[in-house]
Amino acid sequence: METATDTASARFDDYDHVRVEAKWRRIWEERGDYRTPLDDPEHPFYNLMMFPYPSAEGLHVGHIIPYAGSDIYGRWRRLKGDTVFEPMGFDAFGIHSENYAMKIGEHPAVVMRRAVHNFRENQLKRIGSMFDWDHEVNTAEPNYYRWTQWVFLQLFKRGLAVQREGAVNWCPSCLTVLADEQVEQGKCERCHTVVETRYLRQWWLLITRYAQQLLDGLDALDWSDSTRTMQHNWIGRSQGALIRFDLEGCARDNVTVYTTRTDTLFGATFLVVGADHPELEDFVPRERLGEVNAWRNRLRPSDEPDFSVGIDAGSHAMHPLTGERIPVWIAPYVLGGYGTGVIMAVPANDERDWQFAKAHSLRIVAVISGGDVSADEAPHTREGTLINSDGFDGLSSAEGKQRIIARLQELGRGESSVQYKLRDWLISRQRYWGPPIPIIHCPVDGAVPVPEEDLPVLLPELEDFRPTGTGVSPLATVEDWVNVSCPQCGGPARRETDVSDTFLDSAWYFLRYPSTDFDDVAWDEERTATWLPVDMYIGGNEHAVRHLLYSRFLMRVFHEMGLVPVPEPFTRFRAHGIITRDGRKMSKTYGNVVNPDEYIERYGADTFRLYMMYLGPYMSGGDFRDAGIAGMVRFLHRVWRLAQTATSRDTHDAARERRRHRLIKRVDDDIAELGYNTAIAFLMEFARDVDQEAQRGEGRRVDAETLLLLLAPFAPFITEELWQRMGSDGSVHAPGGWPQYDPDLARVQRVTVAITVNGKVRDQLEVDAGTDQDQLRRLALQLPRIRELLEGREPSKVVAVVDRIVNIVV
RNA sequence: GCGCGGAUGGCGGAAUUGGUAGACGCGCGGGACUUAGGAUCCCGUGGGGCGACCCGUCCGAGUUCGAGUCUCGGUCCGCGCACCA
Repeated sequence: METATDTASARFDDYDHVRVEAKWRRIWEERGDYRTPLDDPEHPFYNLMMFPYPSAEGLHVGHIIPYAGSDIYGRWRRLKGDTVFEPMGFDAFGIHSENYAMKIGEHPAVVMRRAVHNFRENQLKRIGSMFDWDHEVNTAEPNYYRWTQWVFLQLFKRGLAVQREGAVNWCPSCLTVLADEQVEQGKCERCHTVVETRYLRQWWLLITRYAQQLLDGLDALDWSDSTRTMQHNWIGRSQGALIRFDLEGCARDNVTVYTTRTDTLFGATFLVVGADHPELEDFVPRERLGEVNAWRNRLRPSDEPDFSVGIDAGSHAMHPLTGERIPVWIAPYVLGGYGTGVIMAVPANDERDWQFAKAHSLRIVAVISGGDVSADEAPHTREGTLINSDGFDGLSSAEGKQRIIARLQELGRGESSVQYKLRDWLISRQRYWGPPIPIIHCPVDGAVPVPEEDLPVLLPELEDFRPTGTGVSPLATVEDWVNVSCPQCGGPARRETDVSDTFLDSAWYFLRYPSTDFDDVAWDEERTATWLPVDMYIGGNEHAVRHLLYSRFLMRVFHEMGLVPVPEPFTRFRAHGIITRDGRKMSKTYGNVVNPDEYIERYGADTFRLYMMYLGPYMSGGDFRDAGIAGMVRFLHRVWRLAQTATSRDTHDAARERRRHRLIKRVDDDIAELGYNTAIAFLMEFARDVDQEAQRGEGRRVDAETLLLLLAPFAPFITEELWQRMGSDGSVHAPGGWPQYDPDLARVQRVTVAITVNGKVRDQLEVDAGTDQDQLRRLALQLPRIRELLEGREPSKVVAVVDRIVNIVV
């Protein structure tokens, strides 16, 4: 008797992934299978995956898994009949690349080109994704950043890009300013150095003007909840009141504070000005200026709040309702940049104010019943009933807020107000490796935009591109680049020497992909109308608030300008899970990076893709291990064998047709929800059955074909090869080739109903699906096993659920 | 501290959203074929008990005919935010 293997090897060669994958890579490229016809597609589908930053190390498994998952979705849409555009590119500018280039002593452009080549040729082209390389973008190439500069100019012309002085985050290690979003717990996200506050003149994009729109727009988006929540929190809308206090003993007459707890106004026993307040000196009596400034200069940057740090400003404020005279303090625990930069401190009801008051022996007055401020306990921060609030005692917090605001309004001393945590986007970077901000500073005309026809402002070749640390970009040293004539008056002028933040590059790249073949516009109107918004965007939640929020902001601006057809760029967004190794994020510093190249070489892209998708739910991520890859090898060997041995022409076997239709439905439903692991489980189950039938000589060709089509998005190479070997028409990936299922056939026909007595399973009953409750009850009570258990007792209740269960209660 | 997830066999994970817990795979055990096999194929596999059965989804209560799924309280883990007044 022959073994299956013998049989197989007698009839066809063994599965050789190297040959199969090389063959189809070549054919697809020659035929241009994945070159997207961008003009006039019938059902365009823009399938986008976040593009990588090309590092020297190459893509690791933590990158590849999300990419494979995105491609599976795209391939499925294509099989369903859409014209799928799946582009890829490189986010090649930025501090990270520059730091690496410095480390190895090469020019960032050289390092970048080498990395991009490696990414594209050795990695991305091997994983079996259907990227359309005719539309690659590279943000560090002049033909791209020219348009990044153009985008900046559009914002500038609308007054949304402004240069202004302000307190900024300065990283003393990276020697540049950082956006708020690049600071984590007071530290630089890149090098973990504690950031300092500096006062510099910088370029900002006024995203805060769109705070409400960006918040409201979230509701209509089909995005992962986690991502939406993060954006919601980051925008951080709060409802409160602005209250004016008159001042005494300093240069200012009055100050406005922002609070969400207007109900606690009567508990305000002092004011606190943020230590980084831009007009701090106006709060200080002249005779105390020296002392306060000395104190302020001694402040050290800190990543943790210290509520005891503060100084008495020496001036006083008048309580707007009681007229009481209360002291003004200065402390770093109050943020100069949020609200008005000054708060009314209510120590009895706020944790921070409480600690500060305790540290400086300031007065504490309880204004919400419940707490005990005389004892040395914690503050009473919850809402409740007002006390010690002349004329408002007994009101609830909610009512108190309204009534107190109303009173303040009558007195012209306050009004309700909305504030956002979101701040303007600081885009200046005092570094080399980025697009120069296209502005010329003229002593006569001020900041003048570079004329659009003069773009790009090329990044000059520079031997020494190291950051200077002086708050000025190294570009400032290139005299013949910096010195230009003013586009308006022709007089001598100087170029802006800061470059823009990498996140500006990536905030519009999805608009460029469909239009890479246009040299005269950033994006072509018609192409954009056809392809935008992006239908499906997949990426990591690490970009939930930066990249995704910036992109939404720019899109809204472009929409207002009539440059794009819709205000939101990404209709559907799904955050993939994070792949860890030994429980930690894959990173060079942990030394736990898994290189996909060797796996692809050893097992092939098909096996690897399948295995990665089978690790766990795509959207939750998981821990990478290769312990089970053998199972996937076996599965594909089985597919290889059955596709070439299942030759029965039968298409009518009722049971097997139902099984086939059910499979199509399950896989189809699962892919739609990115449930790849369960889809693969069904395919395995089906393959096992068909393989066993094939070994008995009963395998059906129609089953094999269905299996190949359903498997095609996951394992594009082997399915294409087998499709050809079976002599089926065209490509297994041909648009529209996805099999249809008949919902009636996909429905299960016979079901097993569990019979339980008092909730414990005692027997089973196989019946036609849809058998009604009465029938189920009757059948269940007749079962010998059940009658025996009942011993003649009358059930007090019999619950029957169609197709599921009968529960007999005694 | 606040917000959002999560906890299921030896392991990764399923479970039609309140209806037979453990699909599928790894591992393990047994068998077939073989000179041999860490190759391939088949069967078995939550724990306990000879058995009818009993116990099992982080812990503790509750709702329900019925709870992995819902409610309340707690423990642990992951992610995000973190002086935002």
